[in-house]
This record gives sequence, C-alpha cells and structure tokens, in this order.
Amino acid sequence: MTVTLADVAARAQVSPATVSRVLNGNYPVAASTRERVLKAVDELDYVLNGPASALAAATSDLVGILVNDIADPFFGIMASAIQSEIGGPGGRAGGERLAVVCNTGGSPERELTYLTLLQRQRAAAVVLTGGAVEDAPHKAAVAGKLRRLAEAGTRVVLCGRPPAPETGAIALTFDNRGGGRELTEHLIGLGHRRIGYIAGPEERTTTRHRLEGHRAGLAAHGIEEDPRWTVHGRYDRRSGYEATLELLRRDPSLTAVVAANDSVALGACAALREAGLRIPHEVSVAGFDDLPFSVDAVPALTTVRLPLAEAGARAGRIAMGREEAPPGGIATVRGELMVRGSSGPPRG
Amino acid sequence: MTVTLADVAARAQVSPATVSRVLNGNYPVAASTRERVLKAVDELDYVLNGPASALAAATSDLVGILVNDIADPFFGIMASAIQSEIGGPGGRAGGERLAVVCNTGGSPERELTYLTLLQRQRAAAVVLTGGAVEDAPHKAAVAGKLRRLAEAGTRVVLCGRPPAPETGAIALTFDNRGGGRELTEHLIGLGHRRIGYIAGPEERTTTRHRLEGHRAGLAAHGIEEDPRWTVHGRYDRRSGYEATLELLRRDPSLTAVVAANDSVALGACAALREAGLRIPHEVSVAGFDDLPFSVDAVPALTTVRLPLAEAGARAGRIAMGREEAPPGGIATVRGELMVRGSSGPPRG
DNA sequence: TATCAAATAGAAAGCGCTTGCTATCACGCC
DNA sequence: GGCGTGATAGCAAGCGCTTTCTATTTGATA
Repeated sequence: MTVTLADVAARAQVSPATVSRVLNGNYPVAASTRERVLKAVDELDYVLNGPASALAAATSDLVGILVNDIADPFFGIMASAIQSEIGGPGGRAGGERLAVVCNTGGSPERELTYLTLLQRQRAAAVVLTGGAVEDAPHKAAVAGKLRRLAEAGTRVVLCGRPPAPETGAIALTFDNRGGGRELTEHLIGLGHRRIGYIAGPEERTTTRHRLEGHRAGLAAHGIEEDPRWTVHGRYDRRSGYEATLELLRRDPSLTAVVAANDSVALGACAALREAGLRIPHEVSVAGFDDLPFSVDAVPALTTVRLPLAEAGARAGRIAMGREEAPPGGIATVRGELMVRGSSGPPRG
Repeated sequence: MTVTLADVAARAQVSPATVSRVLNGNYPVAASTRERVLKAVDELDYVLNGPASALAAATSDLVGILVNDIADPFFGIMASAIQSEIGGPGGRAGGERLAVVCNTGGSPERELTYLTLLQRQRAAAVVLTGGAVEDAPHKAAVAGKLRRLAEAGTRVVLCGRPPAPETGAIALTFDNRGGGRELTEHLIGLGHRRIGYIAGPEERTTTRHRLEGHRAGLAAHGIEEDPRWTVHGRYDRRSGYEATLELLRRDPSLTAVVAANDSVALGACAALREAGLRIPHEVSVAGFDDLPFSVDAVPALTTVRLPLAEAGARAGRIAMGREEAPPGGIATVRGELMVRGSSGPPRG
C-alpha cells in the first residue's frame, strides 16, 4: 500500500541500507547506484516516513516556535524571521526542517502543554517568544521543562523574553525598560507632566518592564505619579480604546497617553478622536514596537522600534547552531525611539 | 538515560503494554493498575516518544496549516482560528494535536516542499489558506500532492482558496469576485466613474478574482475601463503606496482607488495624503478583508469584510472531522461590504 | 603478480511504541 | 463442583528506518 524504503530498495536492486544512505547523503554511495536509487524513489513517488526515521535516528527535524498570539503582527514578524532562518523549505538543501508555530494565546497552561508536546516530538530546537507570565509556580514549571528539553539535546532560545537562569536556554531580551523610559523622557522633554499610561496585562514581564521604564523616566525628572494615571488592559486595540476613556474620566487634564504597544495606542487614538481631542495638539500619544501600520496612523505614531525581524533571525540562527550564543547566554536587544507626528508639546 | 515506556512499566510492575494502554486510554485497565502506572509516569517524569508511537500506531497528531505570510494578520487570524479548533492544548483532553503553521512566503516551491514534509510526518490533516498560484505545472503538482495526502488518510481542507477538483480536498472559498464587484458598484453608486485599481501579484487566484469582480462591476454599469487604471503589485502597504503614485501619474483625474486589500489601501491613503489629496473628498479609497486596523485608519476604510476567523474555525473543525464537509465538498464564504469614511461622492 | 587499502554495499540489530492474540483469574450458574 | 464468561494483563510481532559492523570489490603499490 504505502511505499516503504524496502520497496525502493527492491526496485533499485540494492539494500535498504543503501537507499537510506542515498537519501541522507552522509555516506559514500557510488554515483551510478545513487542514480538508480533516485530513479526508483521518483518512480515510486516515495516519501520518507518521518516518524520512523526520527525514531531510528533519535533526532527530529521539528523546530518549535511558541508565540502568544499568532494573529498579532508583533509575533508574526518574529515567527516569520525565525522560520526563515530555520532553513525550512527555502533554506539550504538537506536541512529541511519543519517549523512548528504554536499559539499559546498567552495561557500558561497551553505554553506548558506545547512544550510537552514538543518534547514528545523530540524537537530539534524550541524558540519561545514574547513576555513570560510572572506567576512563580508557572515560571518554575516552565524552567523545569526548558531544562529537561535542553538536557535532551533540544536547543532552547528565548526571543524577546527575560532569561531563564539554570535552564541552559539562550536569551535575547528586549530592553523594554530602557525603551519605555526613553519614550517617557521624550514626552517630558516636550513639556508633558501629566501622562497617562495604558499598561498590558498585570502578570507579564513585558508589561512590568515597560511600566517600570515609564516610571523611571518620571522619577528621573521629579514627577510624582498619580496612581489614577495607570490603567491595565490587554495588548489589543479594544483595550486601548476602553482604557483611554477610563483615563479621560479619571483625569481629563492629561496631556499625553503612553500605550503598552502600538495596537493599544491605535485604540487610544480612536478614543481621543471620538472625544474630540486632537492629536497631538491636545493630547500626545505614543506606542511601542513600531509595527508596520504605526507609520500609517494619522498622525503617524511616536513609538519605540523593536528590531523584531533581526532578533527573530538571530534567534533562529542560534537555534540552528549557525550562530554562536552571546556571552553568558544572554543578549539585550535595544529599541530605538521613533519620534513622529503623534507626539508634540502640550497645549498651553 | 531517557526514560522509556519499559522503565515506567518496570517501576509500576506491569507490562509495557499496560502502560501504553493507560496512556492511550482506549482499553480497559483496572483502576488500581492505572493509578500505579500514572504514579510511575509522574515519578519518572516520563514523556511519550512521539515518533515511536506515531510509527507504531501509523498515525500522528500533527496538523499542518499553510499560510502565505505569517506576519500578515490576514493569515494570522485564520491560522489562529484554525488552531483553536484543532483541539491542541486548550482543546478537549486526549485530543492533543500539534498545529504546525508553515510559512510559504507565497512561493510555490516552498508550498510543495512543506506539503512533502507534512506528508513525511504523516500529518493527520492539512489546511491550506490563501490564494493559489495559477501556474499550471505548479497547480498540477500541488493537486498531485493533495491527492496523495488524501489517499494516505490525511484530511485536506482549503480555506480561502479555490477548490482543487479530484483531490478529495474540502474547499471553503471566499467570494472574492462577488465582494470585489459589490465594492466597485458601491463606488459607482456614489457617482465615481474613473476608478483606479491596485491589484495583487498577477499569478494569484485571489488577485484575479477580485479584479474580475471589479471589472464586472464596471461593465454592469457600462463603464469602459481604461487599461491605465490598473496597476499590479504585492499585497503590502509599500506596494499600495507606490502603485498609487503610479496611478496618479497616469491619470490624475481618478476619483477613487480600489486596493487589492487593506494593507495596500493604507499605503494608497498615505500616498494620496502626501500628494495633498483629501480622502474621501478628493479621492475615495477602498480596501478588502477588513483587518482589525482598517477601522482605525483615518478616515476609516471602506472595505469588504471577510469572516476570516469564522472560516478558519470551520476549516479547523472540518479538518478534525468534527463538522461535516459542505455538500459537494465546496462552500462559498461571502464577504460583507463595510461602508466607512474613506469613500464618498466624487468632488464636483 | 601478490598484497593492502580504500571504496562501496549488505546484513542485521535495534529505536520505543502499539496491538492482536493469548493467558489468567475470579465469579456465578447449572 | 465443573465450566462458561467477562474483565484484565502480558507476550511478542512488528511499524519503517538508521547505523554499526562485516563482506566484497577494485585499484594501486611493491
């Protein structure tokens, strides 16, 4: 029924071993033999049985990529870059690896389950993207899984995630704190003193770091923060919209709103516009990430550009062992402040 | 070193067969025995060897999702919906399947390679999203692969893709033609007669169908199309920007621009704004897809909403055999015209 | 021409799991 | 009290491939 290695061998009049060697190309096979085998493969339309070879060779060509939300370009861009370096189809021949993008939806349980699934598949490498959840037990559970994966020979890379000590995982961390601070200082420099902040979900590292950066910026300029100025929400547009209405209700005198990311900022812009407030004349807005659409917002969004594609590509190369890990297994990736039309001096 | 079924069996004082049956839960095992086994699994931190069980059972829990561009929310949204129905982690217990999102980058070769890779992994199902490339040999090659996959028991579903006859693939097709026509007729209804069209890449079905719809709309109202009014490009913002400049150069008297999709439309808006043309007062703009950011554009984008999430979810359910295939294996998914601020009557 | 070393091909032993079939055991029934 | 019966558990034969080790061939060397 299904064609097996043995069928090909029979047809090419060689042993299964030889066919396997031709297909894997890591053992000398005479050109004439190889040709005969390849011909048989072609004629029989043979496709290697992945599970069987993975079992026999004790390795697999699966590479896992964990993302929080695949519908969010923030992750899409990283995943795309990682995948392009995985060497999957399109990469160099022979190294055909299957990149598995797993959508955790930000749920710790799903994250763990996916890690187990990847461990089960004996994945060659795993790249985890996006902020981590700060719940202690979960953190420990993930660390345990990562350690176990690393021990089993799976290369583990964290991209845009804080380091996971003692797990053997390589980390490329985004400097969310520094970026957040720079952004807020930019606004302060323009003259803003009453700045609202729309944070992401409470329990994520990304949320905390960006917020800490923001607060550090305020503190550095002796601005005391009003607790009413911070609202937590999700990392999406809707959340930005609602949070902005809430901020406006709490303190209509705000002259600027900093959002946890660009999507949130877009929602904020929408809310401000509906409230009849012009951007940036009456309220300045800033985002984070510099996703492709941010430059198209009207006015274009002031934000912090994160080199998502570059970081992803690097993570991919490290995962494939094609680039050396940074010293200490940790590297910090900085963002770049992009000043655009959505921020300006406060009115008055 | 690595823990195997046998180790667990030894520890629980049962045979490997019993352990396997406990883990798969498809054979009666006494409660006390099960408990003992589960305890051993836990103590040894045992994780099933995926390839081995896939080999032995001749099935796998991998489900492939092919997308053109994972960084594009159009695909991200569908992939996310498909994945949520795959029943991966988060779905019902037992049915833990690994969704594999494969990024073809729109390249026919990569598409084929990925299909082979999935065939090699003996994927349980494969969902192909997005428009197909119209090159005849490639089409035949893909059809062959799909047929072979279906024969091997892999369920194949096309989501937002034209049907592939004789392959056994179920197709949920988007009514790109109808949507395109409706959109153009909307503009005509507003009084537009000179409408530019920024199409996608030439060789894709999606491009052709939307363009055909547009032309059908023009024809239905007796408007003769000027060949200068159509420009081809990619499905991204940049392309929309450049194509719009080109259109403006060719015929500055255009009163509306229809874009192949929302990203392209955003680029068009940017170009028009830079050219000092107000939207919609001087030029109307329309997109396609209604991605989340479209409502945030200023003015909000008139477009055709495609129920990406619903279609993806349905495709996922069909792929998992949890929903019946549509009669004839083909269903058409209609779009809905969303009239917003970016379209209005032509000036004068 | 005899000898040795490459070069190349094959035999066979698993890799870790599933599953059809068989064995065992405890009951309950005639 | 012997025996059918259902409920469990184990045996063992693979699943299709890789890879070590061995056999064979060939060409070069002395």
